[in-house]
Amino acid sequence: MLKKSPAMKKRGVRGSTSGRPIMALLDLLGRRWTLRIIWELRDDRSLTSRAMRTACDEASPTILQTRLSELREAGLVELVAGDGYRLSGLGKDLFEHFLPLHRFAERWSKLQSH
Amino acid sequence: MLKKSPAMKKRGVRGSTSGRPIMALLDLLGRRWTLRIIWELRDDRSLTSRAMRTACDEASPTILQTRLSELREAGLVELVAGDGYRLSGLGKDLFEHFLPLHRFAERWSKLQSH
DNA sequence: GCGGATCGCTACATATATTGTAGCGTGGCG
DNA sequence: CGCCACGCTACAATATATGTAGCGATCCGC
Repeated sequence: MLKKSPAMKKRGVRGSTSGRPIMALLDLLGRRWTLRIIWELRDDRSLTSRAMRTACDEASPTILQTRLSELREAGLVELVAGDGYRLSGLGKDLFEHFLPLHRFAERWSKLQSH
Repeated sequence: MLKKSPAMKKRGVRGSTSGRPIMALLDLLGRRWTLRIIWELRDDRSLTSRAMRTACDEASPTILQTRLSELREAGLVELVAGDGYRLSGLGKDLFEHFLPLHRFAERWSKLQSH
């Protein structure tokens, strides 16, 4: 564990040091619950932190809070007082690319156990 | 830790019990290195397990092996003897949806530290 | 103002997943 | 054979996620 640059305490998504934004993005999205959170906010939905917990199969608030903070810092999610968490404009753009995943998942599941 | 169904030792992607394929897919893709692995196999690339390790910033072989096995079982990646790991037809279909992420990541990174 | 309910969020101990290092068995090639 | 690279695994150390409980703040009806 002596790799990864001298200073990488909290901020700075993994791979962001490489200067390749795609790596930073893939790392951010490849953390547990991140994709799920974005998915649950589809269709301009807004969820309170506790509604999110319910939506995410009662995931622990610790990690949801962590992920929501990361996504807020990344500018993909925003917290609107009195309303809850929502996708930002940027977040919606990102989600656009995930939408076809739904159809893909259906097709994929049919080939799973074959 | 007494949730998550009685029998869920190894097989069975999380969320697959819900009968919603998208959840199973999001869970599979939301594991560390999974998105990165798929990304490194873009453009019909084929990588040996050790080349993959190099491509993935010297990630530990343990987890790469685990992820590659999961992806093989999911039918998204295949191992061709004497050639290496490659995306399957299904895997390529999936990757198609990720391709626009590259452009998105560029745009996103510019808004990061503002 | 005082309950009661809910909000976003955090502490803390436990369980699980990931990491890094070393090395196995196999196969190709000189 | 000696040498090298392959796919893959064991194992101890570390990092990360989980589950439970509860904080302070806010809103609302009484």
